[in-house]
Amino acid sequence: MRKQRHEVYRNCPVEAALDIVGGKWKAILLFHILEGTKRFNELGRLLPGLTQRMLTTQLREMEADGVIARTVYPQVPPKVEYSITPFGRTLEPLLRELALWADAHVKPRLGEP
Amino acid sequence: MRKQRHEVYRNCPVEAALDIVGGKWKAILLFHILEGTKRFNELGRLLPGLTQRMLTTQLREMEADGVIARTVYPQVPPKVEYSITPFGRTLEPLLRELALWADAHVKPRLGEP
DNA sequence: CAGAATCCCATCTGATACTG
DNA sequence: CAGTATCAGATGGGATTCTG
Repeated sequence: MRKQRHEVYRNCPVEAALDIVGGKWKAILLFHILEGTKRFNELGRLLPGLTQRMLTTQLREMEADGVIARTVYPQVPPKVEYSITPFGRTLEPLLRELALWADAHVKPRLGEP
Repeated sequence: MRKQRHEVYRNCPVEAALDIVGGKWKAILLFHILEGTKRFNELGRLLPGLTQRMLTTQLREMEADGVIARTVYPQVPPKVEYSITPFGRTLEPLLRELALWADAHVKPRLGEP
């Protein structure tokens, strides 16, 4: 689903949107970050089953897409915070629609992790 | 992104939603089918660059997900029509939100194919 | 017309181990 | 704490050829 950053735009805009939200963990990560700034391991704890490697790459891609911001506090031990950007905020209606649909039509099995 | 039909539900519902809409061509195919029943090659003509193989697999998956219906007319030459199901219709608000966001925020490059 | 069958490679993801 | 590095397996998507 992810391509070289500009192949994305060569196709239709809808595809670019899915590219931003469609990653394996991106939507769920965004839900959490939309609620408030989160630290790296905090996100990790929220998503059991998500490896550090995946967490890193998904966050990095979203940062590159400009939907989240990464703030490093130069201290020991290190502290890094991830927050939503104004651009990321524009995804809120879409994400809400996504959650609405999911809750209404997929629910049968489990609640949100 | 696609897994064994029940691994999907083991995770969160949002993931299942993305699984239905997130395929490379699914969203765009759904937009077209939502507008009205379409034949196989008709869809193919609407999406230049989409191979028959991809068209087939994406349609089959969406059929399995219950969002579209496949109707075969037993005649020569064959005629197969794809239409939206009531369940598929429930995706309309989400798809609309998707298109809205995409048009508003990705537009810079190209119009919809 | 509407596909099925193969082949094949580029990613994506996951598991594991190591580090400033 | 917040990553990086490496490796291996699974998946996705495309090209091509064949057919009822």
